[in-house]
Amino acid sequence: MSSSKSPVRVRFAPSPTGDLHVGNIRTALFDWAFARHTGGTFIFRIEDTDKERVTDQYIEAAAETLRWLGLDWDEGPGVGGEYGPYLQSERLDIYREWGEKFLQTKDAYHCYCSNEELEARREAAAKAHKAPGYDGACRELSDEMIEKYRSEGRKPVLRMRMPEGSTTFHDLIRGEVTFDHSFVPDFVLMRSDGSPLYTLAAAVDDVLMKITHILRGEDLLSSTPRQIRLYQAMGVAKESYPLFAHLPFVMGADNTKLSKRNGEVSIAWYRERGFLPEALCNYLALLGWSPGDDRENVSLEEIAALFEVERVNSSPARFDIKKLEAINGDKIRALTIDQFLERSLPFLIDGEVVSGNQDELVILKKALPLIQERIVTLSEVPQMLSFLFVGSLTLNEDSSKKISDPLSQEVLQASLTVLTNLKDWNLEEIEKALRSELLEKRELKPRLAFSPVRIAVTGSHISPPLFESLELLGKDRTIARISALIA
RNA sequence: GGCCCCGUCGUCUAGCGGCCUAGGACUCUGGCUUCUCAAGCCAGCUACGAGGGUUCGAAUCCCUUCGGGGCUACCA
Repeated sequence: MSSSKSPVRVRFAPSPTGDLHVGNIRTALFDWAFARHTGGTFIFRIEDTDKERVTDQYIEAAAETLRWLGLDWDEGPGVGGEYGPYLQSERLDIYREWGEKFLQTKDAYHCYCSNEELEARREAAAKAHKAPGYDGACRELSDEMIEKYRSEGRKPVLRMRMPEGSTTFHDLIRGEVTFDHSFVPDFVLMRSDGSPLYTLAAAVDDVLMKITHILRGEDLLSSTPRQIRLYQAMGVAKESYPLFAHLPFVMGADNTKLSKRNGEVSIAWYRERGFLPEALCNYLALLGWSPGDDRENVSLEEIAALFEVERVNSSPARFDIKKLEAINGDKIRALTIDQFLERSLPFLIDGEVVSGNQDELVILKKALPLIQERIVTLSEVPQMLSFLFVGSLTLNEDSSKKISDPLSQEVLQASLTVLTNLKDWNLEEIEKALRSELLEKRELKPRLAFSPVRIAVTGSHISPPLFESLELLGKDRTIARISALIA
């Protein structure tokens, strides 16, 4: 079916009216994976025809997010390409020319109806239970009428003429879909100020950029007949129309569109929170698609190798941060220590735990393995390791209380003595000393015995393994911290 | 309201007429392990929205119904 001889060209064309969100990225990922899987070209295009809402800042942020995720594009902002420019705001003349052409061929016409008039008629149609949408009032305007409207100072929009009949297309994910044109009213191509609307710009660009496959959100499903109408008016042969695949939605936990209310949407937020790009990609790939064979842990490369649009689900998926966290933990554990260090460092520096000097790096390389399997996101690294980099600790009320009882005090005193007398400060000696003193000699339960020491030295009852922590902290600081807490 | 899309464990999914007394993962519960927290291991809970067909046989095909979602802009 999709045996087009021409090489595959797919585009990711967001309208960056804010930071790229989870849904955008899932689409981008599938676009990218499809292009890479088929050996095709991945095009990044910016749909910024709505100048009010799209800013340069968001455009650059979108590019940065894609780069961070590893979704590299072959054509688009920053890399160029022979079908550019790739910012629609720089292609306005092209759309205007096509608009002119459609006007001449009578595929489109000027419409002078005002917003108020349109709204009134829409309401009336709704009341009469008739199909809503444009009623075609300006389809066949006489010269006098045009003259009259002009003299009233009306500025026309350019409206596409939808012929009678219906449009049927084969969606790669949903199969055959048909829309009767009686429910697809004549639609606006250009605003009265001459700027293009999405429908015009997207269709024109897809044709001009030789796009072969359009993978996009299912919210655009019902605009497909309009797009096809444009191809037709542009003189594209039917067998050369791009193929469509409408991706299912990514929704929030409450089954409504994902938004701030029911989960965090911005990719930037996940990045700041210490989620790994490979985890995000892996998780998002599992929303609406499955690698098969009960596989779930896949790299970007594997996604590209395995991805097939035909295997994409048609039903919407709920975004579940718990699963994302589980995957993120897996990905963190799969990191080498050098990678783990590299990824954690920004968080440690941001948290003002370290400044990044050589001495610190040496300690980190030893400390990081202790926490690698204990965290879910990189943002937990600073709090887990800060005790290694501060001079003295200030305990919170809760922790102080936990070590003020007689037994804890006794444990601290005994530990202090035995540790002070230690000749060699290494893991083996520390462990041996504490175990024999607290567990054997005093017959304490490990939990009771080590907890006070842990709190005294790391500041928290949750910490990396105790003996390793003491070794890394060093004898002086360990002893200072314990004695400081003996009443 | 109209048009369109969708409907398997709580969630993501496997399943494309017999391999399904429905598999995997996350979550949750219990256990093992254990210096805390994790990780790891084992076990358990829970699903084909409903009703009709077709068929020797249906989660898989058809119809109806119910439920959810999208579109219905000079947004995308």
